[in-house]
Amino acid sequence: MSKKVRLRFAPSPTGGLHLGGVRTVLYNYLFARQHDGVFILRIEDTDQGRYVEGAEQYILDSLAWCGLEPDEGPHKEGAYGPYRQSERKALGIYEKYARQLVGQGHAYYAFDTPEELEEMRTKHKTPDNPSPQYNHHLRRKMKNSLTLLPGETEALLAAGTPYVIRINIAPDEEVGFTDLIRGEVSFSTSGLDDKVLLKADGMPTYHLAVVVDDHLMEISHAFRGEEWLPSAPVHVLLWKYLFGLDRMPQWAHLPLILKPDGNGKLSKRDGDRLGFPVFAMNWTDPRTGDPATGFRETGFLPPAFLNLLAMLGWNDGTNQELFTIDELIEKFSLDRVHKGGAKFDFEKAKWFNHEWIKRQPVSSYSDRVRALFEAAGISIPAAGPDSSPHPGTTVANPGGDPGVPASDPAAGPDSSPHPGVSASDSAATGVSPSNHFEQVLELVKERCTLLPDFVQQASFFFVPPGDNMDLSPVKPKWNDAKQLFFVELIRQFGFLTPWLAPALEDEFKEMAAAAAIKPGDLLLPLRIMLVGGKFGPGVFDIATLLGKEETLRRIRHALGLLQTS
RNA sequence: GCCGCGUUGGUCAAUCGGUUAAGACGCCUCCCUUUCACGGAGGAAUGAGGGGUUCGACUCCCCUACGCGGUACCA
Repeated sequence: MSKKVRLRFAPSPTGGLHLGGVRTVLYNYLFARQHDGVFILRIEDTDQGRYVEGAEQYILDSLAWCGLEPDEGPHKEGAYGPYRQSERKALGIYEKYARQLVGQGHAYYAFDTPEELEEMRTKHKTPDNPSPQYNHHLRRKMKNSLTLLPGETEALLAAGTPYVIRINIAPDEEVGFTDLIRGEVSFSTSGLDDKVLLKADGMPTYHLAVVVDDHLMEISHAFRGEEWLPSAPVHVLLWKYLFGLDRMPQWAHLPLILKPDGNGKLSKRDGDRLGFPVFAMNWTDPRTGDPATGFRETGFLPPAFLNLLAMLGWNDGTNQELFTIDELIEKFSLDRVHKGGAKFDFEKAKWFNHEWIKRQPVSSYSDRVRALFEAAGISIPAAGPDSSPHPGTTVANPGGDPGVPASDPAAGPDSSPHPGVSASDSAATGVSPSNHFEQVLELVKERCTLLPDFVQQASFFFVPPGDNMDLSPVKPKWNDAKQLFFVELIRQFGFLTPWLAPALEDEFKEMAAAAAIKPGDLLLPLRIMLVGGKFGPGVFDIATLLGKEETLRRIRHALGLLQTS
């Protein structure tokens, strides 16, 4: 019997979407796509105390940014809704099953107050048993429908006494199942406690909700973090009592993502401490005002983010590390997912992004980079490749939001290798009004790891170094011969057409030879005149994109500075 | 404490009884480049410990150690 493949990601809306959460989504998504299945988003908002306003929308937005959009969910109702557990509770869905369990003798009413529970725990606590459980042994001492006299339970219920429904776990049974990643796992019911299934406020706990909803939504495969493994036997039991083991989804408990130093689960705190993002996008807790930076705002590309996440606990057995989402869909397999947790390494994460910046067409992220420039107060002129671009005038940009709406298509990268600067190419296609900007990005992208690096690497194209250029490497060796050379260079370059790198270089070298100066002694000064410092791509490529007018203007300006000082 | 799951270089990791134990990140050296980067070549660095099983264990079994997770009317 092979049922339709249906998977779900079931977060609770309590905060930002963690790296590990995104990876869980990714594995769900890959598996669903691979099997022509359906990927569902279910919001597990059963804990009213921890509910955070805006968190659900944030999760939706994060998934959209990643390109991992669910086929069904609160935003996109399917045939299995509603998709929020609070709404499902209102329909009486969970209560019905809880009562059924009571009727079957697999669950019971418990009237213990929180204080009584606390008292029980402190009273029975011993060094050997630091956390006494409400189990087959202790429940006999508590106030529940198993210990109450006949009729008392009904009376309490009728009186409206607050109660919970607990699962009735019988001791000394083995409960096992086959985990898709770990193989056979089994537990003794003696170690289990009588978990609350239905809370006093009528909400189900995770334990009840997850099996009821997985059943009702016909989930075929359930992936979740390893922290759920200890409670899996409770879920298996519930499946057995309610719907039958043959209908239970196949479980896969994913390894944890660990902090880079020391041990333990990676937390937002670690990101703050070590200086890297842990959430998909920026997130500010509305209650505490506590901010957290996201991968998006740090300057990651969605395909890079997905790629690095995929490799945290999975590989295809070859040396390949760079995968498009389509390749991942094709090659992903649960049996190659690690059992052990993986420490998160931000350096490696950056490497992935660098690779993706290099191989994605710049047009896929130029909008985001443009917004970053704007946020830095640099407006990007829309200029054709052949007109000489005007240096941007610095414009104040109050409240510029670097977190731009990123619409990177999750599509794979352009497989054809992009040539470097090819003015003719983009001029010919002429589809974009911002060819010049994209040519600039193309020229500097190999030295950019994160999107904001583009601002640092390319702002000189739009803001002339002016009086801020660092002439210190040049000044000590400056002389009349060099001064003369550049004066002449301005003159000769003025005649040059077309204005292209190879021609510029030829002319430059010819003149250097004529002046009997080593080109090397002239190249660095020229670079600093144009760029303002010792960095950047090839100097003639820079001049090409700067355009003749601007190039000559910058040389002239620098000459003035050198003379007067 | 108890239960469960893990453990190959600093990190991600390949190996599914026989290899000089891959590859990548990071680090170091050199080359390319009259800047930075990219690229290329090379280097240092690994099977937690102890018992078995076997002709032969990183690989299978057991024990120990260590780590993590769980032990809530949180998920």
